[in-house]
Amino acid sequence: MTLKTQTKSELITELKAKGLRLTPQRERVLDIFYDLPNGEHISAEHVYTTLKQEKVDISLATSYRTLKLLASHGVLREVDFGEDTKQYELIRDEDEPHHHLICVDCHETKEFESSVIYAEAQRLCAAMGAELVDVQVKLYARCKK
Amino acid sequence: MTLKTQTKSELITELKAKGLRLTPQRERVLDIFYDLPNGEHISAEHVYTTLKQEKVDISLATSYRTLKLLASHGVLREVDFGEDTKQYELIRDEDEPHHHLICVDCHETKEFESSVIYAEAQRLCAAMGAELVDVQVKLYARCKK
DNA sequence: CTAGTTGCAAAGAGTTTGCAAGTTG
DNA sequence: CAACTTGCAAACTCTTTGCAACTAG
Repeated sequence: MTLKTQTKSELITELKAKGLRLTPQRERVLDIFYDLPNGEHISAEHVYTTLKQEKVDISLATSYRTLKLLASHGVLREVDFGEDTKQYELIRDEDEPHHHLICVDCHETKEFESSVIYAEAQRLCAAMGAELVDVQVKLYARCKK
Repeated sequence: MTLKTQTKSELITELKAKGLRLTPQRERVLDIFYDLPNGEHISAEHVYTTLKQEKVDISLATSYRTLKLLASHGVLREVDFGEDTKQYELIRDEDEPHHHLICVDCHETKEFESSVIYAEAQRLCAAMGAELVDVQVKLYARCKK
């Protein structure tokens, strides 16, 4: 189910091979994620309003459907920050997931990686007799503002 | 805002000192969390139906309000697993939060601790110029079934 | 007493879905 | 052209809220 990340055109080829169609809406949605800084996450609503601004024909329903579809094919990852909306980000590297620092005051988020955490996750997982699929770490903290 | 965990009666004293009233509903909600195995998490709906079964008079609205209230006072922690409902768990030890292993197949969850991760979280947080408040780690994995 | 709390039902927010019309391969 | 996809609006689910009645301290 999960795909390794690749260029946009490789991805499209692979999705087509699965029987999915490349509609203008889907292509624009992919563009948005490829243009996003590494690790940044957005909501269906955000995708919708961004594309609307760019005069792309898309409905909110399609935005929701597309994100869900891409997530189920391993292109996007659904991440949760206890906000009221689901967030999605492009999966760029299956092997070392990045994590999030979330300010409890201003709600700003920042991405980071840590091979220490990843190694520990592997170890713990093995110790509990399970096979690691993904690690998500959230550091709730207070930034200096 | 945050309280150190303690016995139920100490907690009640402290909440009263903040001007909160101890209603039968709130006391029963606290009971539920104190009876829960360490680290287990439940939803407002679950609290409501559990108490209803025990013939306690409570409404779903009060269940939601109480959980939110207790969370805002540092008694409960809101945790998210990308399910459709918010989950809450009793905060038992502020210094070393426990984490969750979630099976991507059967959705069963398992709690664990790791001082390695905690230490790394502290270090990373300091490096990014923020003050650590809470760490939440989720290992998505496949259990052996 | 009186400020805090409850229950109810209605309102909200986010997300999903049925269906007819439109497109992709 | 057949299967897939879209847009729209209605439906749904989870959660919050206004308000009048009630109650803990």
